[in-house]
Amino acid sequence: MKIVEVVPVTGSRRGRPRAGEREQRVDAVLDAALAELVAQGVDGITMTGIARRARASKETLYAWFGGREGLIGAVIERNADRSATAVADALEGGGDHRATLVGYGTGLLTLLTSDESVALNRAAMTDPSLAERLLASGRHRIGPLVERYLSSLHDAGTINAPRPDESFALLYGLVVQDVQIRVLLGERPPSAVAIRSRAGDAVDRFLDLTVP
Amino acid sequence: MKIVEVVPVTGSRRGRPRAGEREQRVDAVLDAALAELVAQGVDGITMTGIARRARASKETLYAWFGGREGLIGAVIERNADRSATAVADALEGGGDHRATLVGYGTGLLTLLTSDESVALNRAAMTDPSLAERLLASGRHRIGPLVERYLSSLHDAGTINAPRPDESFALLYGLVVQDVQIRVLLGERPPSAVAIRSRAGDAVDRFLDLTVP
DNA sequence: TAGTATTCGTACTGAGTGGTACGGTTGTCA
DNA sequence: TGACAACCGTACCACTCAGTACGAATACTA
Repeated sequence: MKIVEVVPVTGSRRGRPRAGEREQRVDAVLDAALAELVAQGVDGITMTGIARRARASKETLYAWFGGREGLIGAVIERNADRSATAVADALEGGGDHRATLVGYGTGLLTLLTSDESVALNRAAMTDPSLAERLLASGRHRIGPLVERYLSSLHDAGTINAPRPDESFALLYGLVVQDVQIRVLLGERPPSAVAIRSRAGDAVDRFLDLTVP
Repeated sequence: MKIVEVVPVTGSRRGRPRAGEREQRVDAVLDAALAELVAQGVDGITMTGIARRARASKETLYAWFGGREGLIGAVIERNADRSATAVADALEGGGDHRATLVGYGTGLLTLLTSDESVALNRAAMTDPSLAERLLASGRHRIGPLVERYLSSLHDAGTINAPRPDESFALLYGLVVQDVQIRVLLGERPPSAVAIRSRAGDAVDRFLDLTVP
């Protein structure tokens, strides 16, 4: 929600940009595209609308991103980057393993039910190449991080996870259940309290099923 | 896949229909719409294309379904009906409870990863009113069936499921994990063998977590 | 058999959108 | 300071598609 009201950091202006201004403007355009996506849905967004919200011209959008698909793809990639670093941070906290896992689960559910993630996943489902980018830059990058952590718990004798990929899938299923798909279909996302409670239950069950 | 090649049962023809012919033709149109949806995706389908495949005229489609949304909605509803009866049948088999649950899980995964279900879910995600119909005619009708079954197992002392809705969600998460969302994003669905094995594992874990 | 209801096939309209073109504006750089 | 690069704003084109219209064809019905 926080991005919807973002206005370009540097006021839009004709003429050659000041040095270093470009990156900020690219980011502002991506913010605008994401905000349009959240507000209108993938069918509702138009290049004109994004340009207007970003106070940029359509021609600039085409010059920077090649077209509609390139622009949405860039939004996906940027958000995947943010998610990946968030997960990496959560796992490298280095505290009690249950707390770490609950923190991860909470973050996962919060992310998956956020307006932005929902909008991007919906968009990706209408376009195979976007979907591939979403999987490649998201799940396929974040999964291994978690698997590595589970593997370290296994090596330390904390849990029994001889196949980290399967254990990751198990944890994911216990945490997410059918929440993501329901939110994607329009149900209201669970509250922060409900998410934390659900993550706690899920981790308890996970640890129950993987006692060494 | 079986529906893709379906041709209207009664050859299309101008003029007033024969008695009782209408229902078959409506079904043929719904088959055509679903086939187009599977083949082209929700963005690719057009009323013209559906009419051509069904050998019907656009005007007939508008007369019968009111428009694009009504037509897709009708497809969703028909498929939900079929799914609901399939689930009901699986649960009323009346054998060993583990086998019944594995049968349900297998059917669920097979359904959720089928071309038709994937196409309909993708379509629903682009349109709130379609999504609502999908949830109402699908999940919200099928969930209670399973919950009732779990409740009967609880009453019989077979499992410990004081809150059937939570137990249903748990079973769902264990069975489906992230398979549905990945298939929705374009990954290849698991094989029948993999599905059965996954359902077996999931039910074992479920029973493990719900010992009385 | 005449009349009517239902459907096909084709053509048409109107709206919306992706993408392109271009003149005007404003920083940057030599 | 003058040439140039990057960008805005607007207009424009080509295209697609939902929805409508209408005549022709065919089968029920009286």
